[in-house]
Amino acid sequence: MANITIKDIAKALNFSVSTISKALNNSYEISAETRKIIIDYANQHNYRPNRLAKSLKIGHTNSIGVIVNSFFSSTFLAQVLDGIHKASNEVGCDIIIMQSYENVANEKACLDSLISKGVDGILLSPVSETSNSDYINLINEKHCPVVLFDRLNPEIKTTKIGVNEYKGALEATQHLIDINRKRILFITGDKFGDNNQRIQGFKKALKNLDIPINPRYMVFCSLENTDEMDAKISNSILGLIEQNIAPNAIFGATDVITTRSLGILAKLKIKVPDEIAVIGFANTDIAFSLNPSLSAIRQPAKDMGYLALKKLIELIECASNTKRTSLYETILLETSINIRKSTTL
Amino acid sequence: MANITIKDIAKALNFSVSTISKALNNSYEISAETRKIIIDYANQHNYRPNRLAKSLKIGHTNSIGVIVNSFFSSTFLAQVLDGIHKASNEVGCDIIIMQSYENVANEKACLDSLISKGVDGILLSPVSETSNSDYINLINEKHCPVVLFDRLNPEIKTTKIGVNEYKGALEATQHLIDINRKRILFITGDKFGDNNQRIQGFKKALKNLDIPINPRYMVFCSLENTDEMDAKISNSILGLIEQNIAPNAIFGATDVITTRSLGILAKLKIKVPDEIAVIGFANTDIAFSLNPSLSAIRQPAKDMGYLALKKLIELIECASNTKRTSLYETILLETSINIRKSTTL
DNA sequence: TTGTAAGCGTTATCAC
DNA sequence: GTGATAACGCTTACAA
Repeated sequence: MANITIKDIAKALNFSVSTISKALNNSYEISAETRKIIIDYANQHNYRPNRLAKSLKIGHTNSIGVIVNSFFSSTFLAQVLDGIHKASNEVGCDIIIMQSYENVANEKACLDSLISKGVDGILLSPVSETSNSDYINLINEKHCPVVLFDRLNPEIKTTKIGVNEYKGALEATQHLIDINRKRILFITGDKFGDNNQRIQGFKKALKNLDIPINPRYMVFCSLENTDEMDAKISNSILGLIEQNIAPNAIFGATDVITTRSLGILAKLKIKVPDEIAVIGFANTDIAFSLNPSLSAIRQPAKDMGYLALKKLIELIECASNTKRTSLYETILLETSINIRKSTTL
Repeated sequence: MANITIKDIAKALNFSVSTISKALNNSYEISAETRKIIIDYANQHNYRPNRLAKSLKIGHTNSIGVIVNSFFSSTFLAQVLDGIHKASNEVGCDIIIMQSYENVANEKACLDSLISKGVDGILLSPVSETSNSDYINLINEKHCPVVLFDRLNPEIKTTKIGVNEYKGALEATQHLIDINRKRILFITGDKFGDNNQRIQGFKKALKNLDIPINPRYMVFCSLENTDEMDAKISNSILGLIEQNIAPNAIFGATDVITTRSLGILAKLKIKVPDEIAVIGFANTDIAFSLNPSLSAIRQPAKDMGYLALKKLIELIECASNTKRTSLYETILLETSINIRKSTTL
């Protein structure tokens, strides 16, 4: 079960432990000849340095921790992780992914676990926009840099990489108005705060044109349970139709909401886009495969992950704490809008 | 930057290091009184045990490594990872996920990296069905248990958890024949071997009813590049139509193939299922949202991940190597078939 | 009930 | 150019 160690090599080759260590680390102190002997032996016997021991000694692990809600929940997060992974390959560090499952206590446990493992830095998409703020600030100051991504807790003083959701939502809504669809059903999650930027962007677009905001056109549905979500969406639409104020467009605030809305409309035999146009935030490649193909606001998920890790590395490499705080910045990446058939009249 | 250590607590509280250690581990040797003092102090000062040091000492890490192709590629893998995660929560171990990106050298690097980190066991979905076989056998014998999932390399002697793809494909094909669709276009990846169980199952269903296997109805397309994939699928269909041997059904061998086929048919204005029925392997929840909703063979992805980890833990906990080999088993989980509108006439 | 000391596999300082 | 040795933070006999 045991791996071969430096000590084993030393014994076998009749060198001292320190000679082996230096040779394996290509130290200039060791002659080319003995270095070769040692390295050959190591390769032949599948020597793999024990990183626990190494990290314990040198004081860092060359690994960074990533905490997300749950990466099984959406292709969006998968793309963010892809970007993180790409950056980690470039800088040559490992990543350890943990999931908070939208739970504040879990989030704290993840943080502790990562610190116990000695990560050099942490990439965090917080559970909520105010969770564990003090604790995270403490960690960032005393232990290792923490960089926030996607969800940007304003109480945390550090570098944050997010998306300009406000502008994305505004543009999408504007697009619907442009094609003369003004009775827009806005569907979002029931746990988003009211200052959510997607809601704000939506409202702003209406306000710009003095279109009144009708609360009956705002629906807040469960994000965890798709059955509940479907029921809520379906009932909202049917209810409005009954009252003779049927919407002629739907704006979905998330990936799942948007794609499922399309499925529900098909089931209800409501024609898209003829009767109801559909647009929404969606990072899935499947937007293309849907029928009709789905117009969508795409978030630069991969870029976000990539940038977040790069910025974290900068903070890690910046030795002095005082200088570090001057590096803190908040970056909002721009979304892009893809017009497809679901909003093409 | 530094965490508080046992030594710090010892100094502050005027106890010895070992007393602190024992108290923190709830040893019966320590009086309730001093234990309380120590634990309170530790909590107040956010003491977090250094797991590097602990693991180095005790010889195991309570963590297991997982190597997959690339979990961004499909919801299938995300579901497998979800199952692994669920099981890891139950047994109380951490998981470290690595990606081989379908590359044999990468796979070896992942294995080495995991062993360097001292994982207690490895869960592996091999790059190909013959990659690194000797090396993996060596690791499994000398270092830590390796359990295979999804892709089952026959050359590796260990526990393997897979899916009965053969039966799944057979049933799906049978279903198409049952609805009287016998000109079935089988679309699969160009890198699957010929003894791939999905192909075999498909062929067997035809054979059972003496339906000849027409090679023009077998298309092998790129899985990496969706543009190439789309072109290949599109051209195949159009070519057959031109020759007046248009298929009246499509069987897609993967998630992506199946959903994209639906998109392509919509684009070509070919009616589904009226002109061409569609079924395929697909683990995406979006099957429901598609229009028409997609009939699919679903693999028990989450169960597979869950079971794989549980079996790995069994192997880890089985101390003696000789007894361990007697635990090796190969489990093939059954698929389920969901008939939806894309094959409902 | 508490303390001493050795050792896990490295690296790094210093001596030879 | 090579070798002793201490130290990283922890656990664990064994001693007191």
